[in-house]
Amino acid sequence: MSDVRATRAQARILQIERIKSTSRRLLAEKGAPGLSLREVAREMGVVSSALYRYFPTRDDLLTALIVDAYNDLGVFAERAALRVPRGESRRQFSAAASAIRKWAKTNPNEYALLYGSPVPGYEAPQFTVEPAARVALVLGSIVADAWQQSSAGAGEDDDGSAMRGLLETRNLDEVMPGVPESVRALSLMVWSQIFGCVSFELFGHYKGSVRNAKRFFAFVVDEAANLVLPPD
Amino acid sequence: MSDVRATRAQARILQIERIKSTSRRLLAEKGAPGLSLREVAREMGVVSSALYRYFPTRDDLLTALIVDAYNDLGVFAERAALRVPRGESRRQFSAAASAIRKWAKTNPNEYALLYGSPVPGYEAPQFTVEPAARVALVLGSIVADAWQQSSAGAGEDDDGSAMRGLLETRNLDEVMPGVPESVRALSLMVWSQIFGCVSFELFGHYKGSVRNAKRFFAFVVDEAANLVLPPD
DNA sequence: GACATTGCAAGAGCACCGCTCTCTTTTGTA
DNA sequence: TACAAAAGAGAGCGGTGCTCTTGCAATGTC
Repeated sequence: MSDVRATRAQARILQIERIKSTSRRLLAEKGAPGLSLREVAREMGVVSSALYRYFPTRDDLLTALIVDAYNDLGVFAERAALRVPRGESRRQFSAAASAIRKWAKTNPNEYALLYGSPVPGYEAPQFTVEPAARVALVLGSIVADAWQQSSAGAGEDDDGSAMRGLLETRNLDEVMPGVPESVRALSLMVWSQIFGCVSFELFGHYKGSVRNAKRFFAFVVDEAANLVLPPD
Repeated sequence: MSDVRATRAQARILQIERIKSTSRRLLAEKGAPGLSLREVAREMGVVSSALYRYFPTRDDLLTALIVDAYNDLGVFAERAALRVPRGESRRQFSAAASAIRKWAKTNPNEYALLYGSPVPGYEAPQFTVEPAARVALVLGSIVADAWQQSSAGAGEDDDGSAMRGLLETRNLDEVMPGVPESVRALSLMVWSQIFGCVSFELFGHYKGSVRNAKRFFAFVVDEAANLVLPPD
């Protein structure tokens, strides 16, 4: 039975995937702090020490889940933006933002894992940075595309003096080329503004002040678009 | 020694205060998830079961810390705003916002406890909402004062139609009387915008894009003020 | 002032956790 | 086929939140 059965490497990948999907299910049910390796093992019908063959520590498992969640959210926003025709940047922007909110409400515990309190002493490994940037890149690209297709933006680089040293230009030059420095700064602001709004809604801070959260979010996104999209 | 010693009720209050201050210290060192009743007890030279006389559960202790932290942040922002003369609403606004950021950077673990992921299944008790609203009230009052002293705002209540049902007018009428509905909505947006910015900085999401966090925050606050303060 | 009541700390114990170690079985390869 | 690597089982360590019982001391009452 050597050709029918999966080879060891394949079995390993498969087992890792099973561990992660079981963890994801329990994460959705009980949240990140309540996720226990022993329960994952129990759920899989395996002894807890067996999991340490695949994830040397609980934090490593959590990191793997974080990376997957970042990518999941990333593709979800990407697809939402791609679904509206190129050129309609305002609708693209709104679609991407709505996708972010929808994903957050569908996966609240994974959202909290990404954008809630980081575990103290937990330093995000380097390989989480790229998937984490994916969502931000969606919004940034929409803004950059809009500015490239617009006629504005060429003559007003004098704001660069007031912005000197404010941002990490090295990275932003790649993502948002040809976009005025002030718009870049506004884009970063708007990025955290959208996630701040989603977090406040999800974490219950709007209770007692916002009645219709969905409409309020649409209002916020509209204001945000006014700040970062070039004038018609 | 009956008159020298504290009475039972006083001793109880004192012990509660000692538990909370020890917890606060450990919280600052190790963060909320790592705060253990047993360690608090150990630190106090007392057996762990003794603490259950004062806090029936770990969550109750955390709730007490949350209430204290909300109040602490609240008075910190209030005092910062009061330190600038009445009438200079823009400087008041900036002072309050800077105080929020400063408090967050000074007490990162308590900030994460307030504005990070809520414990799943943890429903904030009713008596936490008033202290929680305290910081928001500081910002809201500054905006409301500015609009009351300004001449604008009376004629443009036609936006009320587009905003109908968006906000909880009952509460906001008390805090921000005479402020146009659209400005109220913008104020809520700006509120979460400021905290979103602080959270992103504190939780490491700006790494790789924002170089000077303090200046970037000042930029964000300035943009926020443009949105909610009446034109000169 | 004697006494019952109450509040409190101590300590043992339960079920759970992350993690380590040893041992046995299975698997792929030289 | 012999051997090394990989994987699971199981026991165990120190930690956690929380409960229960026990003994003691302060309190309020007759």
